[in-house]
Amino acid sequence: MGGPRFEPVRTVRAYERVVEQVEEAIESGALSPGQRLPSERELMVQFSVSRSTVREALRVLQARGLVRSRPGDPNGAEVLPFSPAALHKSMTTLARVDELSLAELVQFRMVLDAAAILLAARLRTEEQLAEMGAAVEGMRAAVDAGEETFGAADVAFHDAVVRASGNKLIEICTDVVRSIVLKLIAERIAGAPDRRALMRESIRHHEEVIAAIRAGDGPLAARLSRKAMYDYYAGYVSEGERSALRALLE
Amino acid sequence: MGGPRFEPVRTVRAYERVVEQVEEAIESGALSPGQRLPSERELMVQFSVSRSTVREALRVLQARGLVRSRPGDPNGAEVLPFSPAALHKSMTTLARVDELSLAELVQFRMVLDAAAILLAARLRTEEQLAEMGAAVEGMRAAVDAGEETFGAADVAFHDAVVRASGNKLIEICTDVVRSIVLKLIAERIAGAPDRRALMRESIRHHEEVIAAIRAGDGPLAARLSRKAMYDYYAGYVSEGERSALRALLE
DNA sequence: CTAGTGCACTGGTCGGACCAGTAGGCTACG
DNA sequence: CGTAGCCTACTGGTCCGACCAGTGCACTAG
Repeated sequence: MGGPRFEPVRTVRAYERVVEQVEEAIESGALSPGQRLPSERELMVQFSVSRSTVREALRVLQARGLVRSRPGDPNGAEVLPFSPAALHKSMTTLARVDELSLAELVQFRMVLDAAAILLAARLRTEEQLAEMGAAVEGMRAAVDAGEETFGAADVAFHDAVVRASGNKLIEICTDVVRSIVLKLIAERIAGAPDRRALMRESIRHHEEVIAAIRAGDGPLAARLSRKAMYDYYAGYVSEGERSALRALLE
Repeated sequence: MGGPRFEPVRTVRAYERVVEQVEEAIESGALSPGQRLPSERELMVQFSVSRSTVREALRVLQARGLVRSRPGDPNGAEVLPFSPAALHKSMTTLARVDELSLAELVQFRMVLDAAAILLAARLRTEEQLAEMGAAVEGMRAAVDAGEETFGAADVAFHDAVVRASGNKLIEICTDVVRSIVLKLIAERIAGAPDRRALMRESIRHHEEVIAAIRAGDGPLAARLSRKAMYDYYAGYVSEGERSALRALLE
């Protein structure tokens, strides 16, 4: 006892070392978005590994959304600006594997949206307020234009809100979760009866939210938004799950 | 016009097809965690592709956290139970690339934690309440045991809360964001002066939160928790960012 | 019955080869 | 002289065959 404490040697694969180095270069800013990596054949020289190893590393980096390669491109792989695509992918997997229920996703949206609105009520500029108003105007014009157009206008509104919140993480997560929710209920919406009444009510809710944001009453705006989202999605979840959603309505 | 509308042909790589098929099998439940994929040599026969292609596909699946392979294993790659590791990775990248500031992360934690507490106040069982109490007891015992032990007890408390909230997405995101925040401020904490006073105050805050949860007063518990987190982290962010955090304190 | 040894697999890595693309320079035509 | 079109030198995508260091299991020798 008291001797040297040996640590288990973890064998690290060659392609992982390559991934680490490139990742480090990107995250440290030595490689910025738009720049090109050397060609695969050049990389295999620099790293002293075979092309297979280089390619496996590139596949990993690509799966993480850091680079993109295109056949025939005289330059090497392109370093991408960050995109929440990877985040989106893993969260989608989560939902697909049935680890997540629709109710949990909607609940999460209620939380994020309410938070964004609370922040937006404090931090919004006049321009952002105008954007929100324009989006609601778009919703009004889209009532008869079909589900898809209406949905796009609705997304525009919530986008304006989260941007006004000033929190990019909320923005990204909202975006990811929203698209998953929309995908999950897309077929149910398609088969639903005339939803124009629901749309008009949704517009009214949005207007109330804007008014509260304009007035700077964040808590009220957040409460209204939670209620609006609950009303909009309650029909898609079971009664047991609905009660969990209602827990957010205080 | 009016003729057939052709879509741009997107060339799909062989390894992507392999990824898709395996992914589909996992997400549909045809392959469940713990099961093994065929060996790479067997896969190249089944998919009619070369081993390089199979391996690139496996690298992608591995990067997404769906499978793991080990050299020498007589069986093929192992299908993994879902883990937020991939989610964690992409969110960490986000933070590293400096897309996210510490303040945004803390703000996000405030939002998630408050939401979890709001839900927990409604849905918690007596056992979960006891867990929270035990965790705070652990914090009290750890005041003199150093930052690390205290932090672990603190994590245990918040874990108990998010579990009681019944929302796995909140649970996962809390876990991911918390570890990133802790990592970001680890060095600053290490260099800080005696933090025992801060710890004792934190304990008092936690006790108040538990009391509010026990009383079923979700809004109060959430408000207390936001305040507690603000007090705990305010010292690590600039004044401008602090004001954004305060926007959540209503 | 057990301890030890092979063997038949596994994944990790390497090297070379070919193909289909792309971009940019070069040539030949107007 | 300008431009349309070809040519070439690359790129990434895929395939093949080979070798190595591990691992688990059956078989064997004690």
